Amino acid sequence: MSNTQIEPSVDRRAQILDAAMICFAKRGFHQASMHDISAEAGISVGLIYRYFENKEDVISAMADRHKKQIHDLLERARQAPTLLESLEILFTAHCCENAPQIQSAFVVDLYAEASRNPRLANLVRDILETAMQGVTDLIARSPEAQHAPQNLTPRQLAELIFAVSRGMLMRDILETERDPTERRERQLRVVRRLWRLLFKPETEPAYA
Amino acid sequence: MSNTQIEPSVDRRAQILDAAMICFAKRGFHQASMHDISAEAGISVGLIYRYFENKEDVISAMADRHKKQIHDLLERARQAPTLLESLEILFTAHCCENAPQIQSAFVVDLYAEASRNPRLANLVRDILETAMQGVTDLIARSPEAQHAPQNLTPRQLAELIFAVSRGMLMRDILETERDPTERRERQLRVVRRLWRLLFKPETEPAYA
Amino acid sequence: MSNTQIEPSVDRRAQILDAAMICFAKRGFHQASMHDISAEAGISVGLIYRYFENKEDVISAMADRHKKQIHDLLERARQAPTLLESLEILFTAHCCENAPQIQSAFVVDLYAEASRNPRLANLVRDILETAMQGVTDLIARSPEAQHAPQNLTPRQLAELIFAVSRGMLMRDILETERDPTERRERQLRVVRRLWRLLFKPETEPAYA
Amino acid sequence: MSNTQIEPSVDRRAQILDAAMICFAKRGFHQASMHDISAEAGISVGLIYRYFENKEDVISAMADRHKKQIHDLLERARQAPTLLESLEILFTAHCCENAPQIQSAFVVDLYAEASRNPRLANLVRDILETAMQGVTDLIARSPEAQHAPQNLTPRQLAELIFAVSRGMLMRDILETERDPTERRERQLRVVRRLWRLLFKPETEPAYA
DNA sequence: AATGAATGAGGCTTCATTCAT
DNA sequence: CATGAATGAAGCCTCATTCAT
Repeated sequence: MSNTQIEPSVDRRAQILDAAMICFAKRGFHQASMHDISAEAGISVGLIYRYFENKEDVISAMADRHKKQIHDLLERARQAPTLLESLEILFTAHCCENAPQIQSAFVVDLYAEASRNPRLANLVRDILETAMQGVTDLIARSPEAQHAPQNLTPRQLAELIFAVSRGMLMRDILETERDPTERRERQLRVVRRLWRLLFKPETEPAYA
Repeated sequence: MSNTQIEPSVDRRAQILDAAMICFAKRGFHQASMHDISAEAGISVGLIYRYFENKEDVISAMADRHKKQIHDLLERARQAPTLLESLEILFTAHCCENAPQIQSAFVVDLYAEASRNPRLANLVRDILETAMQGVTDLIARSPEAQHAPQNLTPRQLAELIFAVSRGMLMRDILETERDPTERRERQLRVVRRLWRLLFKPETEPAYA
Repeated sequence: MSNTQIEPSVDRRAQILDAAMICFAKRGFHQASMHDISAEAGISVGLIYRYFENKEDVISAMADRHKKQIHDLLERARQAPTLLESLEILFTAHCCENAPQIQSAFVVDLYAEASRNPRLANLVRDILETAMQGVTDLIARSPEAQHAPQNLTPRQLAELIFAVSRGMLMRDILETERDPTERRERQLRVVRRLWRLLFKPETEPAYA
Repeated sequence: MSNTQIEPSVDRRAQILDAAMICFAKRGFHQASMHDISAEAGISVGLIYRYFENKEDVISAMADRHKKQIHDLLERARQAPTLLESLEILFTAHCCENAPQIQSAFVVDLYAEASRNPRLANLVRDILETAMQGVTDLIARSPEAQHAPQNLTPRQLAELIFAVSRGMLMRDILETERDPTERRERQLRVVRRLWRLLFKPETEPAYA
């Protein structure tokens, strides 16, 4: 009757989601079989169904977990002293925690799937909207962004920043051979310059 | 037996690819069945196998065709008088031809699939590299880009531009409800400002 | 383009239904697997799904076919010169055509399934109602039934007759060991007396 | 540890059988899962296996209990002053105890299952034989049945009576919508007339 | 005695692919 | 060239049963 009776299931869910993440990233949502997932998790197929209603539910749950991770990340980003540091926190996150381009493949698959599954589309839209609003607020509150170039609004700046980030994430998928860290580093060099361009127009010249 | 039959296979292939594009966009590569495609094309299932070895071959062929379309587009872009006009041509292309976000779903699926299928990854990488090099050249040759902000190289500028474009394409997927034309217009307003920021640093102030 | 292109599928359907009847009678609707049916029919599992949407559809189709058989039977019964002969035709039918108690098990299963599947219940109710109305009419038109005992209406007489018939059908299920023909004969001796009792009250005495 | 625990298994068994009866009637033997039964009984799945070897054993036990109930019923029927009253007791029994057509569905399922499960067939045959013999004896001893019409023997009369009863029970299954009590009443009106016809041939005319 | 997590075989169904016509 | 009937492997999911706690 203590909450240790509830926790195991939480762990099981997490364990299954971890396995599913690996399988989905490796083969895609629909190519990964429930058997693949169970094998990856080291459990039987049937057990998955004690914790998830069906395959779609696993996908949704993973999107849900993704949402929470994004939420936490946003919280951490909010506590950075400057806007640029916040952005740095936000956009270096996914290269560290899990495998590097596993996340990329997963996210792209998530969007692909969302284009056909309205329920999932809502979830992803919700995640994105939360994150976007968070960054929009960060920008609006930041002194660096008071004189944004081209009269871009905080929201537009956020859209731009997210678009670049998503776009680079898609790019990752094609760069399987190179060293992921180095690749990320190169990407960061570019986006950092964009951020500076957007938020510190005066510091642009040669000594960048 | 007339010479109009010399290359019916070209038309058939195109017809099948058109149908496949619709099906793939609607349901995804693996969710779309060969029967779906044959029905959409108004032919029998078996006939598809006269023109394509198997399902994967259809996907590859579609990527191939995509490559040619991109190639043509690049050619057209190259003939624009200014860099900004070239970019405009490049990034307004996909909203016209077919349905608006059909293309988006297809491209995202293409990347998702590429993350597991090395052959496809090569193809997509090849497409991207060609387009990217084309734009890099455009930038390098363009007088507007001689004093790029933040010391960004032409290649880096191209990467940035493509990333934004891909990122917005992913965004499209989530915006199923709104008017596609209006959505595109809003996106264009933002990217145009970015381009101006990148290539006309002097024209940034309030009177933009 | 001739109707020979339609017929094969009719045959296939019949072939599958024949196999299904055997399997269902042997193991019951839910215990008979689609594989059992395909094996009995000598075809592959997948082929069943070209002719039936799913398992339930096979059951419905069988009920449908049963309905048609009953219909034909009723037609034949209508042409008999006397009421008693009509009844004889009606209630000796199922022991002849196919295997003897296969039919019994199937019908009992059909009712059992109907108790949970409203769609099927409607179908069976429809079959029963048609048959019942047919017999009610036969009785109403028959001179023998003008002075029915106990003031039983034609409809009530029909209900009674059908009830006995169904009840004996259930009984069949338990009598697997004995000779089916002999069993039927014994049943017939009893029901014939009932019929005479109902329709020829005067002829009851010792010389029956 | 008190002596009230000496036979908790009897109660448990009854509790499980009650739950099983509800589930079996609602979904059928094979469609009702052990989990359904445990949920209906408010216990865990595993516990069922403490009291029954397996699912088939539950079915057998239920048939066994059914047998005892029939036995008791027969005892009560035997004590009625007249044959017709005995019959009335026998054939109004199942409409009272539990839900009305729950019993019907269960019995029909029982026969359906018996057609494939010889052990169960024996059990059901045994039940039926006991009841049938009981009624045969009642008839043989009854003064009303000394001059049975059509020279029907007591055994044949019993068969007829049971057949009608079983047949009406099957009919019940299709009549889910109407008021059960009213339906039973209508059925009784018909069978009562049959009984009178069989046992009081003289009282048949208009003043019935 | 009681629980319910865990197993894994097996059922229904789909679908890429083949091939006789 | 074209059809679509046919195959059978494979996927999702359920469920009777077991067993550690």
